[in-house]
Amino acid sequence: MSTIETTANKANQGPGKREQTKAANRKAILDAARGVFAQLGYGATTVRDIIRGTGLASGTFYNYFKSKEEVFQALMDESALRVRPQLKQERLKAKSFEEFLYGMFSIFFNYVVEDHRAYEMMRANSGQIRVRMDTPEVIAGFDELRVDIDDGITRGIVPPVDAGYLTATLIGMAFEIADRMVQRDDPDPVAAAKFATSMIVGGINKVPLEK
Amino acid sequence: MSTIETTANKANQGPGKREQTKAANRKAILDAARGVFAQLGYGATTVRDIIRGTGLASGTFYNYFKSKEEVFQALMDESALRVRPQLKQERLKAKSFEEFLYGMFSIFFNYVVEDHRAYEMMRANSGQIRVRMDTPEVIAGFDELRVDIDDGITRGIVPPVDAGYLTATLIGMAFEIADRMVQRDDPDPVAAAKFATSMIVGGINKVPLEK
Amino acid sequence: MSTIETTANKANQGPGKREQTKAANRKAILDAARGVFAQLGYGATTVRDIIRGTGLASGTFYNYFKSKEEVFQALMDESALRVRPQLKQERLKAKSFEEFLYGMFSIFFNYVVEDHRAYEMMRANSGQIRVRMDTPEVIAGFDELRVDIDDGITRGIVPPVDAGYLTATLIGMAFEIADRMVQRDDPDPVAAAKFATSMIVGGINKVPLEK
Amino acid sequence: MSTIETTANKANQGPGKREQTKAANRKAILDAARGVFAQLGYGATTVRDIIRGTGLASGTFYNYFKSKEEVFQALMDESALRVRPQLKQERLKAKSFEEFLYGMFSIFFNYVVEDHRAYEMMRANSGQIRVRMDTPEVIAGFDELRVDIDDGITRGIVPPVDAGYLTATLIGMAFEIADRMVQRDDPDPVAAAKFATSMIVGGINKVPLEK
DNA sequence: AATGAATGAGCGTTCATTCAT
DNA sequence: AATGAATGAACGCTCATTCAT
Repeated sequence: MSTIETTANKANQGPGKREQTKAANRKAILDAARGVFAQLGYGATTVRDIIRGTGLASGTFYNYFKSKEEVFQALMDESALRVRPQLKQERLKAKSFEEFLYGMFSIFFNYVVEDHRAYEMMRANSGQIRVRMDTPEVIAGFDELRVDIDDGITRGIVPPVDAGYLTATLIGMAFEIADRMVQRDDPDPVAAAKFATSMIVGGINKVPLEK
Repeated sequence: MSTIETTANKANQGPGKREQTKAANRKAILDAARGVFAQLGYGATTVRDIIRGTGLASGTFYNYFKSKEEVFQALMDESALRVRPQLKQERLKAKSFEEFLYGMFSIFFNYVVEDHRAYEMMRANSGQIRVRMDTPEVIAGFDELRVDIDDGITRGIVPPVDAGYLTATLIGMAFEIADRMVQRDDPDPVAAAKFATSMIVGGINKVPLEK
Repeated sequence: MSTIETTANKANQGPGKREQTKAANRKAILDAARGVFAQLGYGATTVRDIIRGTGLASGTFYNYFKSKEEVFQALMDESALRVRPQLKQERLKAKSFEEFLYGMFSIFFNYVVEDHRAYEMMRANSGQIRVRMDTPEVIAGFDELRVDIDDGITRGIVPPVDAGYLTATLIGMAFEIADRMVQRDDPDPVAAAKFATSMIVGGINKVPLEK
Repeated sequence: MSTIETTANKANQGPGKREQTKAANRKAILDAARGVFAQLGYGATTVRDIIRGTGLASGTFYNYFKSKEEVFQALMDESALRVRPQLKQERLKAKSFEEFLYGMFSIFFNYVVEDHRAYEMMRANSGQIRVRMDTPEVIAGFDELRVDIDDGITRGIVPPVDAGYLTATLIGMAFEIADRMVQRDDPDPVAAAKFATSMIVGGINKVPLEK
């Protein structure tokens, strides 16, 4: 009897307590993992490091993720999922290739500045060796870009250049410029996006000059 | 008499058997390491994986290198040392910024095609995660590039754009385009170098079109 | 209602199965360690020797002790903790220096005979070399003895001799005589205690003669 | 012919050069070992530590000693061999048991003060645990003592007490008092010998009092 | 006899994962 | 579902000893 009452109370609280704690635990793990990965880098991070950051027991980790790799991917995907819809919307509303590019770069550089922490995770320093990592969701995001470029070429908006290399160029620039940007004292995503866009559109001679 | 001669000869005989095996062992370790790093990625590679790839005993590894990191750096430096002098020479003989760029990209893309194995090492797939690693020698190479660009700007050969972002652009493009290139059936470093150069020089509208 | 009771009972139920196994494992490790240390000596004993002596997995050792040294000290402390209270009580009830000495030696020699195994641990034969080891608890025991002697001198019960050398004499005799005693066919702690006591009290001429 | 001449030259130099270097190497190893054992303790010392202290190659060690244990014993025996003849002489000239004891203790305590280094080796500190080691030669020295005591009893010079326990008493006192003595600011072997002798001869009441 | 690289067993320890509670 | 102790493979590394030179 008392048991039923207790359950009823729980039921009134909105979503079942079970579901609530489950979500909370998942979040706790992800939050802890984000911090630890950023601090130690993927390779050096252990599952124990992650759970230590939550109040949970080590075994509990495995109720939520199958492995260290899985959390890491969940984390990356989370980032990508946040950015991808923005990118998609931007693409849809772009009226020219230049606008399209500028929109892309803006979103990415803004994301990098805002979500510094997650970004650092992709650029962890273990010892002397700088490492950069790309996960499937990130790669999927790039693939979308590729599709859009192909599409743009078909529709005559983008000149019919080597689409693979163009995608590569955009991605390479995006990551590498982002890296420099965040190391500067006062990161300016607008300037970065302008630089990148004008480089693609008109080459070095069209790039805004340094004041 | 003959004894004296023999002794004399001995002294001049070139490397003794000891030195020969030492050199051979060092090479064996480096070769094995190159393969394993390329296959498993730096993080996932263990010292034991490397020695397993040679016929040597586990302890022998430590006669040649203090750690996994040390072999890795030896390997990277080896590559960088091979490429950097070429790059330097190219820089010296370049008469315009365009020539300079084309020379750089050519050398790099040719290196990637020729020394596939070493390049893969810098771009290992460990599990699902793509990784790029930069060692001190590689970073030093980047710094040289940066210095050259600054120099070019001073001398009026390169437009006075944001030199950091320009360097980032060149490096990002080089790696990312190289990646696509080696995945193609018939990698063409000349085409890649032309693409990259013309993108920088005149932007997308000056890039050679697909046939 | 009944639920509440059950829960309450549970809380008071005594050690759960978990606690039981934990205690059992700890004991297993200590027992194994005692045996191995006695057999091989401290220096030659490895953590693996110890765990091999239990049915446990190698990693499990580290759930209980951080190192070989830590088990060893736990073992020594265990012994010392068993003997020290007895010694203390004896000290308190002793009415003369002779009684005090006799009490001390009795307890020690009895302990050695009874707890042969633990004593051997302090006097291990590793190879040809006989070794004696003193841990902090043991040393603390010695210090107590020293304090008592100083105290006895102050109170006029013990002649004002060099207290450090007197302590040294008692300790040296105790260990060395114990060694001989346990090698004899029928160890007689009473005889040993009488010998030691009378040697201290009256010198060789007061020592009971051999029959 | 020339060979003979060469040999002759060497022969004039005293012992053959071979024998000379052999002896020198042996000495070098022993000297190095003495220092290292004293510094690191027996357990922590490696063969490499020892040879590092000589100019020799690691393999050469094994031309002189079969193992680490063997050097250690050689070292201990060397000490014992230095002391034993002195003890023997003392024994022979002693006219009473008291003289005999005093002679023994004097020699031992003097040896300890003089040869601090070697003595520390027997009392190495590894971590928290004090260790004392006795080697066969040392034990042999003690056995001689035992024989002398038996002999003294037979000849009526020593009271017919338990000879084993008496020997144990002498040894225990000797080592333990020596230990305290060397820790004092100004070690006084004469005082220590007087203390020990009078303790044995007349018990605590005959021991010289502290000034 | 001397050398010093090679050997490989073994060490202490970590850690992802399992599983009884 | 949560717990956290148990597991044992694997790791990096050391070192006594061997052996080709």
